[in-house]
Amino acid sequence: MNVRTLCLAILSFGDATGYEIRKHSVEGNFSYFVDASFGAIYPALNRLTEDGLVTVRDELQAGKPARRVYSITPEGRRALMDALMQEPGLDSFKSPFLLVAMFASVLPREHVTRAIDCREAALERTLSSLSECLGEVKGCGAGGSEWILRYGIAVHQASLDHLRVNRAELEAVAGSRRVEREAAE
Amino acid sequence: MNVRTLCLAILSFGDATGYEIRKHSVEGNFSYFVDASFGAIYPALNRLTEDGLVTVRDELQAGKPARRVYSITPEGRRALMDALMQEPGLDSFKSPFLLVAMFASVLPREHVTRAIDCREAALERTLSSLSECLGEVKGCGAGGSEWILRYGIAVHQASLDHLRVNRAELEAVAGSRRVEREAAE
DNA sequence: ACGATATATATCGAACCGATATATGACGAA
DNA sequence: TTCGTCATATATCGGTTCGATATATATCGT
Repeated sequence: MNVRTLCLAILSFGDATGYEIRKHSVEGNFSYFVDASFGAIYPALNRLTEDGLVTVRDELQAGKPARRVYSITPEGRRALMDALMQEPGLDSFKSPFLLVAMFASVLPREHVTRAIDCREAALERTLSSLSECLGEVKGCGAGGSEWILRYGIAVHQASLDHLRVNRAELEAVAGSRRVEREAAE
Repeated sequence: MNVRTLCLAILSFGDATGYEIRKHSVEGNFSYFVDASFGAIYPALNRLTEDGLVTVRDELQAGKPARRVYSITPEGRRALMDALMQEPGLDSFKSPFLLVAMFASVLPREHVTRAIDCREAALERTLSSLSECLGEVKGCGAGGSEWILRYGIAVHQASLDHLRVNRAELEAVAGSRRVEREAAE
């Protein structure tokens, strides 16, 4: 999934600034399955503008920096549809927490516990945010958006449930190789 | 999570070639929560070698290309521990399938159905692979590895279950805006 | 002979990240 | 009053990573 397609997708719902596009990819309906940095969004928007898939207009606003508002063109809509008609590639998932969990036996127990706590909190925040988006989208005929939000809620809830039920086991593993290592040294 | 840390982590379990490191990140215990391309692994290994965190020896083998086998140094082990002692950052998750699902209403039903089928197949493959890894790891005292494999199985199973139970709804959404669009044109 | 697969190494240009910079304003704490 | 934080905004940089490609050797099937 490239950032050009993501920008087109977000703009297909309505005009937006680069900042707002980034915001959509961090909060809102898209947020749990996409991400893109400013460092990628602005160059992508520039390329899309050069290619005629997007137009941009400047808006001055008192008291704030000027806004550059991007709009998708009909050609941009066609390009988005083309991209969506490709066979979707594989999910990408990377988790620093799980790398830490894998090495729990050689890490201090407090560190592992803290990592688990952070993860629980992060999952709770995500679930809260997805539920909020679902509340706004429900009944608006936005079937696809509603479906992916329910999917996200189900998966993150399962993740949180498993973590809570099984955290004690991970904590029991934590530090279990410490004594051995110290004795060997 | 950067590729240097990932290489150190994989090498901490035993010496490996660049090819094998890539293989570990695509199959095996690590596979569902990490990924790295050859384009990233080889430069990372070179930097790790320059920095003294890893050593490399050449092995000739009849009938095959020569192997460059990398080993982690004691300094490399310390660097790995340091990295693991940092607070883990957020998960990264990107899903082209979910982008397609979000736009299901403007996509042909057959395309959406195919995308769902591919996703089911991919989830089944992942579950099968994780279960296999779990069978090999069980009882070996590799507590952290066992824990993350069980976590991965739980989450991917929940994902597959939800997909199977709710695919009909997504299929019902698919193409639902087609008639409207054609009428408007 | 060619393509696919496996074991291996390596690199390239394009894309992306994370950090940083800049601008304006509001608000709260020292 | 100043500073830090937060929010709305734009933009860019150097380093990292990706995806494609190339190379080498061997085996197998069409």
